[in-house]
Amino acid sequence: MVNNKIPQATAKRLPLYYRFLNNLHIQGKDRVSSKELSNAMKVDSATIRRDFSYFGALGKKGYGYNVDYLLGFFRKTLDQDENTPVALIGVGNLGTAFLNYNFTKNNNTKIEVAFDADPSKVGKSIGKIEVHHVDDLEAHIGDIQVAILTVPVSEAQPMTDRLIQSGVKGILNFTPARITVPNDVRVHHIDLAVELQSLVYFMKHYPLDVE
Amino acid sequence: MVNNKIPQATAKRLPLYYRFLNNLHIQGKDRVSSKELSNAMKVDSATIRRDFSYFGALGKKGYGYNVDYLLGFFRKTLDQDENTPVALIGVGNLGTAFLNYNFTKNNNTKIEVAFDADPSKVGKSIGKIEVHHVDDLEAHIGDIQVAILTVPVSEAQPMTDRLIQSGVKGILNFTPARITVPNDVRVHHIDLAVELQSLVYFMKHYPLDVE
DNA sequence: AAAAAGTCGTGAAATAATTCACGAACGAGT
DNA sequence: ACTCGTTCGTGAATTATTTCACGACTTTTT
Ligand SMILES: NC(=O)c1ccc[n+]([C@@H]2O[C@H](COP(=O)([O-])OP(=O)(O)OC[C@H]3O[C@@H](n4cnc5c(N)ncnc54)[C@H](O)[C@@H]3O)[C@@H](O)[C@H]2O)c1
Ligand SMILES: NC(=O)c1ccc[n+]([C@@H]2O[C@H](COP(=O)([O-])OP(=O)(O)OC[C@H]3O[C@@H](n4cnc5c(N)ncnc54)[C@H](O)[C@@H]3O)[C@@H](O)[C@H]2O)c1
Repeated sequence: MVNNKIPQATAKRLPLYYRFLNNLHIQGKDRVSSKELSNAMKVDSATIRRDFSYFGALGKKGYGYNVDYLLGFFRKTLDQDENTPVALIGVGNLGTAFLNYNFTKNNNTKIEVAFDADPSKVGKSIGKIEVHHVDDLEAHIGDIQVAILTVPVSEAQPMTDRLIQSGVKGILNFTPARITVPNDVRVHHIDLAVELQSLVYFMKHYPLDVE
Repeated sequence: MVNNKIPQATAKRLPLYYRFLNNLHIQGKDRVSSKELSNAMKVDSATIRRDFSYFGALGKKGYGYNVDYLLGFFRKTLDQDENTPVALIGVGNLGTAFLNYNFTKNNNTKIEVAFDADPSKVGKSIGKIEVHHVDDLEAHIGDIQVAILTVPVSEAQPMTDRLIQSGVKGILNFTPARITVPNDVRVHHIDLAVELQSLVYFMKHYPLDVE
């Protein structure tokens, strides 16, 4: 279960590899080289080979990788067979978009339940997911361990504390707040305003640069 | 203009620093230490000092940093005085959320124009931004250089090519497609499905880990 | 006025990640 | 069966980033 041999940079690329291999599989391709993968995913081919090599020798020299074998391997590694339920907190602009989309393509994660504080949203269903009042969080969250946080920034820390109280161990945080959590809880921040500004900064200050 | 002395990792944190300093300024705080910044932004204090030091000696030993001075400095560095117009392509779930939000808080970026291929969306205004038909892209995009791409994955590459034809130099790409661009165009991928899966992977395989 | 406490800026060390480059192995063609 | 071209896996080099740790200087306290 503990797998600290895999560099974090590699771990972040695994879902990308998985999705791309799945697409190749659907297209009926049975063989692929690190060079082809590199062109398609914009990751250096040596990096791809190095990443794969942490899991052992998955390819054949002079041939490349067998798509089905590799896909099966990553399916197990990423636990794609067991589903991971997710809770969404804050059914506003972003939350609604996520509910409608719901990450179901090539994916083992699914939003199972949503919460909002606004009575006019409670009781509705969006993308087949029912919206509960956030006061009933504890009653409906069950043992879900993953939460997507799309509440106003002022609610971010209080809601985080409550989620952790309910047993949540991972939060995908879209608010600009840098939330504080115990160190057995993992938070990934996706700060869209920062991403946009940072793109602009790079455009102005790193002309002709490579990605 | 060219500023290749600044490490990329540092550059990515600059907008975060700017926003946080702006909040301190609004709160009327006039002094801050790297330690306080570290607690609030969850970035190691030595990293913060190192980041700042690329721009010169901005602080005072034994005192910390003057909030207004630092803020003014970052405002210039991040060109916060000049506005950067942005085009949004694809007014679906995500695109609508972005239009409603529109990045206007503490921010010099603003979506000025939106495009969609669906006639039922064209002509409407969302968050005060008018939606044009994508066929009229060239007529309405003007000299906007930054685009947010929220179209279906199959449209990602064709739309990218067309945007570049129109002079776009930076794309914030929310589609799962790894788009191909000339090397004077910068692309930042935000792959939400990958982010969610990667969070789950880290939760399962790196227990008790630090962020 | 002197001592104590605080904090920056940074050289150097440590850690992390990427990239080069090549030997070994394999497949395909003749 | 042999040769040629391909592609992996990886040691070593390189590059990037973070972190330690301390001297220098400022502010605060007594
Ligand atoms: N929409 C964007 O494009 C965008 C971009 C960058 C950052 N963000 C950030 O993402 C977050 C959500 O943005 P949004 O545009 O969806 O906001 P929004 O205001 O549209 O949605 C927030 C929702 O949370 C609900 N809510 C409020 N308090 C709550 C609570 N205690 N518990 C549960 N629900 C609660 C509100 O009723 C509302 O439905 C914000 O923090 C925002 O800063 C959004
Ligand atoms: N919504 C999410 O939560 C989510 C999560 C992960 C990834 N994504 C990705 O983001 C992208 C957008 O997602 P969405 O949920 O907003 O999709 P969507 O289908 O709701 O929106 C896509 C919009 O693009 C428009 N469109 C189609 N072709 C176009 C063209 N050529 N030019 C301009 N507009 C065009 C459609 O009319 C539609 O309004 C997709 O690629 C999706 O895979 C979305």
